[in-house]
Amino acid sequence: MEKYKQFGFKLTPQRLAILNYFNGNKEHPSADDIYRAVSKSFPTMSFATVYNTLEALRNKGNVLELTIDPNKKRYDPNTMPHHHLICVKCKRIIDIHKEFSVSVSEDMTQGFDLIGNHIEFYGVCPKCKSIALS
Amino acid sequence: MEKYKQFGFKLTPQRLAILNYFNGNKEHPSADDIYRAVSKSFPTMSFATVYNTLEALRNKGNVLELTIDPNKKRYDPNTMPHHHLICVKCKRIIDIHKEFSVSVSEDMTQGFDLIGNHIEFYGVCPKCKSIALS
DNA sequence: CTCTTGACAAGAATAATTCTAATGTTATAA
DNA sequence: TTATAACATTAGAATTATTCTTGTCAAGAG
Repeated sequence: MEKYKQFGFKLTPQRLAILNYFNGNKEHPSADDIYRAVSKSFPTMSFATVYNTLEALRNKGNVLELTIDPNKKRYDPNTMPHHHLICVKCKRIIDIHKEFSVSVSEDMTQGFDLIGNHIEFYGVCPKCKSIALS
Repeated sequence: MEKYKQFGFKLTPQRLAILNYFNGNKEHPSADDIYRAVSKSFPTMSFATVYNTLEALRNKGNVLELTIDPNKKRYDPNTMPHHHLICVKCKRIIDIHKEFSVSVSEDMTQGFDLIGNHIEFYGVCPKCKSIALS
């Protein structure tokens, strides 16, 4: 049976391992993080598979690509609308689950159709604060 | 006279050209955009100079590095606090000058010290809307 | 004039990501 | 059961943005 037709997504062991790694993950991992984690159980895992899977998941709307980190893309398996708080030192990202009303008047949007928004909060995490002291 | 000591920044012709290109620029250009534009008047311009100048300006707080575009960094010479509206199709970025009150409660910040925030609005620009119709 | 400092240019090096081509897997149709 | 079609996987090459290295240059200080 084409059991994956429901998803349009074949559930291979590699993909399951990636999904499993994502499940409940709040770390906003990079492709490299995912590659390294999943390589433990699948030593032949390749980056192509990681990126292919990420793109498939992204098309299905099951993962978000974050452009928060200047060096690399991060991925967020939590697709509920939420915002992020980023440590400017270690780049750790935590979720902010709260609705903000940030309406913009027509004359500011210059004819754009608005789709959504995302707030990035910047700060220093407890760990980096304590390092700064020493 | 070390006329640049005021800035800690030597005003060379190349840098002036970059600053000139930035002046009043609302396009949020990439390093490549800058390189191409300034190359017209300085054919020997190198990327090293572009990136060095950008880093110097960034350290002086005269330019912001935007991590909005997944493919490359964009630079914003407008350092007044403001937000951005991004066309999800062509990646054009326009400024949103408005203050929003987006306060977050202590229990959401997990011990982070908050520094600031930045809102990204997503939408479709008029040009891309009209292309979509055809 | 000479020395020091910082800037410039060219290209090499790096890092993240995407692409390519060959091979492997699986589910169904014959 | 076997062949086939469709899709996944892999390794590595290619690409792209950025950073680094090295040698050269120019301006100002002494």
